[in-house]
Amino acid sequence: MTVTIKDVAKAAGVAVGTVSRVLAKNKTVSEEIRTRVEEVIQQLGYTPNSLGRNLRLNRTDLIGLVIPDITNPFFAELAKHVEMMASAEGYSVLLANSHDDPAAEQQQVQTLLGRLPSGLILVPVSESRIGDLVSGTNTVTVDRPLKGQTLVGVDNRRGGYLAADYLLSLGHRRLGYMGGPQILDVARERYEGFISRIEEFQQQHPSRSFAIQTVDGNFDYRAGEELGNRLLRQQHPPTAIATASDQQAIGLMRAAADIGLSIPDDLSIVGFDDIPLASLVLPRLTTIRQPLAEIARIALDAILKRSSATECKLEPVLVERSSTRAWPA
Amino acid sequence: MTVTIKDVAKAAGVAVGTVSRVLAKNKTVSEEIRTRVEEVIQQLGYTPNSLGRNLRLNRTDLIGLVIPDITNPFFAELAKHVEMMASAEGYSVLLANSHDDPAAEQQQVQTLLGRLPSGLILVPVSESRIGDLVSGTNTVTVDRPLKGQTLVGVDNRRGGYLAADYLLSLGHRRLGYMGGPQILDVARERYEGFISRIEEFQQQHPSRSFAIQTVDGNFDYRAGEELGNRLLRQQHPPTAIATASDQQAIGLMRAAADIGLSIPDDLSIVGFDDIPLASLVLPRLTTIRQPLAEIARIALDAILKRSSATECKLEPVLVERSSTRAWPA
DNA sequence: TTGCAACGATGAAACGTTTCATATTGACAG
DNA sequence: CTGTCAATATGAAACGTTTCATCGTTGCAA
Repeated sequence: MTVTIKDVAKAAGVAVGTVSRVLAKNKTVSEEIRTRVEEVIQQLGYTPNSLGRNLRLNRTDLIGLVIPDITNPFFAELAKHVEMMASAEGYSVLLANSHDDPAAEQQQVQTLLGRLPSGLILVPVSESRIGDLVSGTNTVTVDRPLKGQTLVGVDNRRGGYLAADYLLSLGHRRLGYMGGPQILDVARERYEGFISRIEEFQQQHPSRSFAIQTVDGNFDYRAGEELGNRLLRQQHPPTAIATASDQQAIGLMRAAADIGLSIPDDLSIVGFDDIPLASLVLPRLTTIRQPLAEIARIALDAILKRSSATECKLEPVLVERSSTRAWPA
Repeated sequence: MTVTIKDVAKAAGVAVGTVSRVLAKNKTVSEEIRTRVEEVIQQLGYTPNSLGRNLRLNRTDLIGLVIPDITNPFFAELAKHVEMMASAEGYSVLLANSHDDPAAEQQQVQTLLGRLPSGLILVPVSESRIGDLVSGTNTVTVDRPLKGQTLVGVDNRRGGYLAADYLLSLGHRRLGYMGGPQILDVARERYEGFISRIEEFQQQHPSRSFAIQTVDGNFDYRAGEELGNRLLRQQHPPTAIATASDQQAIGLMRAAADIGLSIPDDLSIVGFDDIPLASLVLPRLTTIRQPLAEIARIALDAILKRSSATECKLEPVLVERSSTRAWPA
């Protein structure tokens, strides 16, 4: 039998409510009784039962986190930041994977909501149909939008723009773009940003000869390798490629190595996200960094109602490493 | 105001207990009332409050998972499997990172236990001093031991043994071993297994010339690269190296590439774990696979009291890929 | 008719808290 | 001595369930 607040009260010869007030560090309790109760607590090894507490207060101090796949370094990083910050504030994190499957997502969100978390941080599946499920709940969406929910993420257009701008400034004129799944707004926006800078450039320099090729597919390593082969195994391959994820970029590196292209001498690559592996791969990957810690921070603040932002687009930043190089004119 | 079971009861004109029995799909309720109640539930959009339920039943259907770092692919994979299996059984996962810091670990375990999870799955920090904290709770330890708690993991000695055996069988006679932090039993055991096969071999072939060099450090990419440089930049470097983690192995690959060694022609490498990246890196990494899905399964079974194993060492398996090659005599 | 199973439904207790309206006390001013 | 006030402690209610002992009906056998 575990010891309850009632036992403490009896043992200390006080009322239950008094013990509660002692625990709450409330001022209105005499020094004498406070120490007596604290002794008894120590003695009996009493530890408050959170279930009773939760019921009474109608709160759980839980934060639900639903992501496509914890195995994806990007989401793992997100989870890490969310967990760190949440636990620093006394919250715990309920983790669930949706495996990019709408049905699984719905299921996961449903059971997580059933646990009455203080809030839900969600990276929705592309064709997510859980809009009404989460409507009315304290939900924040990260990375991908969901109608009616507040979104925090990077400015993807800007990210794509930065990548194009950088490659152009290096003198590259035969460009490739490796996009993510085009159902995802994230993927489309990055692409649009990339293209917009290109068009801008072409208008400024109408005479320049210019080429651009595009492919798209999943965000993962394997897709990067496949799409890379498509881009590289042809007559006049690009001299520089921007990708929609670091994982793609790393896959692309392999494809290039297979063909015998050396990076950055024969091919410049710029990734997206800046996952930990990006700075460890050889050559170190130039990439568009998503400020994940900041994203997590803002998402959490929104959940905890410290901010009332309804949408928050953060500035991505170009991280120059050694997978890119100027292209001689 | 959210709708409670009382509201449903009133609206359906029945007792609260009856509604409860309808929800429990108990047999002892007449068809007529069952449908009536179900209609009302539908109508009011009633959804049972788990807090009340938790208190009454004294159970949470939560599983605590405390790991060093979700960002580590190995633990991410573990977390994924645990989460999948747990949620398939109606449990949710509470995630916490210890960052390999004993103090943080203690803190995390404490708050997680405070939430009264049905069980705790723990990868303890090396100098963990939380033995008494978890003693008496339903805890299972994965990968690393904790006195008095049931452990499930791979047979690390066997893993090391397999690696050595394989490299010897390929004809390598100048071997290197890259170990993990020697405070960790895991790391020591792998090393011992490796060495034991070597000694065995030397006794069988006392005449053969033979060399073996050892270094150790952290499990991560960076350590792999550094240690790799130590092993490779010398007079007579090994022709084959076994590592204590795939991350180390991948770091080692980079070090080798830097030096201009080609894998597997100049150097064979065998990793440990078989993280997803192992089969994606070029060349694909030969490695000692940990059956993580099985580990997760068994840990969960132990937590859910379906098994009463007090220790469970699983058989690692050698996965042959293309980072290893026979060495000409 | 009586008795008695069998079945369904009821009401209340219990789970462990927190909080709020009271009650008790002592001190102190009038 | 009375009245007031502040300071503390008390007891009970409430949070939303589940369960268990109880009760009321029926139907049926004796």
